[in-house]
Amino acid sequence: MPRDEIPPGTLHLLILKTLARRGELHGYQIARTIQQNSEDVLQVEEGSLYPALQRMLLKGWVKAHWGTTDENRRARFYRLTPAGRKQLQLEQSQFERVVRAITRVIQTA
Amino acid sequence: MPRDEIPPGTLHLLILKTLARRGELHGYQIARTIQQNSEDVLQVEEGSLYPALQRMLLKGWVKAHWGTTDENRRARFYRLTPAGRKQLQLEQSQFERVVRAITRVIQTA
DNA sequence: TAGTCTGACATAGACTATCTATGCATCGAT
DNA sequence: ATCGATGCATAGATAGTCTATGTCAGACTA
Repeated sequence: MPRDEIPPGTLHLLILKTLARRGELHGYQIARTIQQNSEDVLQVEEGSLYPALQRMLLKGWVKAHWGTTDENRRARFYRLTPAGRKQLQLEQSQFERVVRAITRVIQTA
Repeated sequence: MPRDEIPPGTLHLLILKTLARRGELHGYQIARTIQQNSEDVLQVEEGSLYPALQRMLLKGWVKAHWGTTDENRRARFYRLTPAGRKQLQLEQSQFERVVRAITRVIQTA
């Protein structure tokens, strides 16, 4: 029951932000980058990552093209669209707003 | 899509914390207290609240008894059990841990 | 050259927990 | 007499995560 990590709704935000900072990345890189930046607290499962990327493609927040990695492997590279940037700002401010609200409830003595 | 408020998984925490501070409350009071303490950012829908309280009863985190309110209305009053207190600590530290992690990802320049 | 590990993508199904909508009932005030 | 606020409750829709599984290819090792 203790919904282990990555609260539903925040994965998009994490991906958007990672792409915004790093430019163009493929799926596997995105997952590992998030994991590293969170100091191994957040583990992005592949079964969550790829569906999320599909959703984001459909929404037009990211674009993708096939290419090859440094190690000569085939991979799909993603980058933000302008709509994705807008969405990032929206989701980030929503996240902060909600976290502040929850924190108020928790800390109100 | 923009999952409006109250991220899945945090409602229990909000309820537990509210009961821990206020002692004994009925459902409606819990909802309004959370809403007020969050400065109207978090809106606890009744369709979320009552199922959540049911779950918490089953888990043994709260106990309930029927009574009457100040305004002479029938209502069900809830209070924390010791197990509920433990759960509160657990969920609160998990929440803080995850939020810190997400914040790291978001803020990593 | 066979076998294993890791990188990389993808989907199906289970599960959890929220929201919407609806219903019922009572009290107090207009 | 009606209406708004109080108060509880459930059914169904929805969304998004996780688990499990499968595929394929390059790289390293025995």
